[in-house]
Amino acid sequence: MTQHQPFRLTQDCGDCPIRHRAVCARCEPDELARLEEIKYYRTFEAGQTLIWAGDRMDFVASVVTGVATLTQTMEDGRTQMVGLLLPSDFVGRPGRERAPYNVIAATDVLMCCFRRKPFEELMRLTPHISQRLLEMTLDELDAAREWMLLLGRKTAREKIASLIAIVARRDQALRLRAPSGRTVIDLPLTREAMADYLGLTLETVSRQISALKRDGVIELQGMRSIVIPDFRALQDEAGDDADGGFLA
Amino acid sequence: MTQHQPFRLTQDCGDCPIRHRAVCARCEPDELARLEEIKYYRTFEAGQTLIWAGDRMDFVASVVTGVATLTQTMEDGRTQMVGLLLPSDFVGRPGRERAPYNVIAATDVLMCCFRRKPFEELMRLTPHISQRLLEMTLDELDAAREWMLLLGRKTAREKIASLIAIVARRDQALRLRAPSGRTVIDLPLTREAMADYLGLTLETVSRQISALKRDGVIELQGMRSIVIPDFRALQDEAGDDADGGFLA
DNA sequence: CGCAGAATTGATACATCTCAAGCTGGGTGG
DNA sequence: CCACCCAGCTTGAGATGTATCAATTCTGCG
Repeated sequence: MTQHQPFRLTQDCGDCPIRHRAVCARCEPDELARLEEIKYYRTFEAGQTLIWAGDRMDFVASVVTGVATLTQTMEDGRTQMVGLLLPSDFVGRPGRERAPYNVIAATDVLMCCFRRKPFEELMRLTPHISQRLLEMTLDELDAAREWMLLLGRKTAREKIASLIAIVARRDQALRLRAPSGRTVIDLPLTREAMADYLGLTLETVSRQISALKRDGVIELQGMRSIVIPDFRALQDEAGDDADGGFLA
Repeated sequence: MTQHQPFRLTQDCGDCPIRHRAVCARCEPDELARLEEIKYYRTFEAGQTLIWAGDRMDFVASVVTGVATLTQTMEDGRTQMVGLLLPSDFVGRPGRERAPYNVIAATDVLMCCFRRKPFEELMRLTPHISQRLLEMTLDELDAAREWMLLLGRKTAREKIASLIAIVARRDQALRLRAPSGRTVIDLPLTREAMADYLGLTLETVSRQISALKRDGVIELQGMRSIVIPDFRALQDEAGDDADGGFLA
C-alpha cells in the first residue's frame, strides 16, 4: 500500500505540496491566512468510502496525497467511475447539499478539508478562490469530455493506453516536467477499478495489459508500478492526437 | 427545419426567453444593462459549423434558440459528441484562447454573443456573472458524468431511452414543468448525430428506435418529433434511478 | 416526377463479455 | 521457516451485442 508521506497536521500552507495547483493556488498571503484558519486535515485508509452518494456533504476538500475515485452505480450493480481524484483535485460542490457520487479511497488519502458553510462564505469574500474553482471545474469538464470520447469510441487497447498516458501526464505535471522517454508511474488501481473507469470488464483489462506488455509498450514492476519505455509509443496506442495538448 | 421564432435583434434582455436560466440569470438590472451594452446577436443555419476545434475563440455566447452540438474527432474520423447545446447553454470558456471542440448547428441557431475580452472584464466586476457561470459549469460537469455512465455501462436500448428522456427533461425545464404522462418532444438530430452522441452506429440507433416503437415506449410523428405516452415507462427503459434526481 | 439524403432492414463478422479454471504473491499462523 | 490461504490476477472457451457491409425503402423538396 502507498504510504503517507510524513506530513505534520499543523502543516503551514506555504509548504503544502499542492499549494500551486489546488483551489487555493491564486490566494494572496492574507487570503491564505483566512483559509488556514478554517482548514483541518483528515486521513482515510485505502478502501474506505469517504462519502456515500446521497449523503449530506458538510465539507469540501482538496486531495493532498493519495488517490480517490468518484463512482456512480446503477441499481443492478453496474458501476462507472466518473472521476479520478489525484493530489490537488477538489471534492465537493459549494451550494450543493448532497453528494451525487461515491468517493472511495484507492490508496491512503490525506485531505485538506473545509466545512462547507464557512468555505462558501469565504468564497463570497475572496474572488481568487471562486476564480480558481471555476478554472478547475472547467478543466475537469474538459477531462470529462476527453473521457467521453474514450468511453464512446476507443477500443479496449486504446482505453488502457489512454488511462496509463493520462495518469503519467498528471503525475509529471505535479512534478512540473513533461513525460518524455522512459517514465515510471504508480497506478494504484485494481484491475476491477480500471475496468470501472474504462467501461470494460476486469478480464478484458487484464488481457489488454498483457498484450501491451507483450508488445513492449509497457513493462510491469510488481502489480502497481508501470514502466513506459517510450511515452510517444504509448500515446500512439492511445489514439490521441500527436500534438497531445497538455494544457496545465 | 426548425424555424426561428420571430425575435427582434434589438431584443430587450428583460423579454429574453432564456433570461432566467442563462449566464445572466442572476444579474441585477444595472448589471444586465452593462451586459446589454456589449451583447450582439448572430444567427447560424442548420448544418453550419459555428466554431472549428483549434480555432481562436474571440467570443463567448449563450444559445437563445435552436440546438447545437459539441463534437470531438479522432484522426481516423471516429467522432464523439461531448455536449448538446440547448437554449440557455453557454459556449466558450473565459480565459481560453482556442476552442477545443467543433460546435455545429443542428438546427438554425440564434446566439447571444459577447466579445471575449470585454466579457472577461465584466466578469471581474460583476460576481453574479462568474457565480452563475460556476454554477452552470458544475451542472454541465454533472451532466457529463451522467453521460459517462451511459457511454460506459448502458446497453444500446438504454442509451436511446436515456437520450430521449434527457431531452424531454431539458425541454420541459425551459417551460418550467416536469415531464409527466404524455409528452411530445422535438429531437432535431439525425440518426448519425444520435449515434455520435451515444457511442453507437447509426444502424444500431435505427434498430433500437424501431424496437422501442414496436414495444410502445415511444411513437414517432414524422422524422423529428417523438411522442412519449408514459414518461415513467421510458425512464424504466433508460435504467435510471426511479427517483430521477432532476435538479434544475 | 424524380432525385438525394436519411432511414430501415438483413446477413454476417468480430470485439468484448461471460463463465470457469488456474495462477501468483504477500501475509499469517502453526 | 514453511505451508497455507486468499484476494487479485491471468488465461481459456464459448456466448452475445454491436459493428460492418449491403440492399432497399422512405421522405422532403426542387
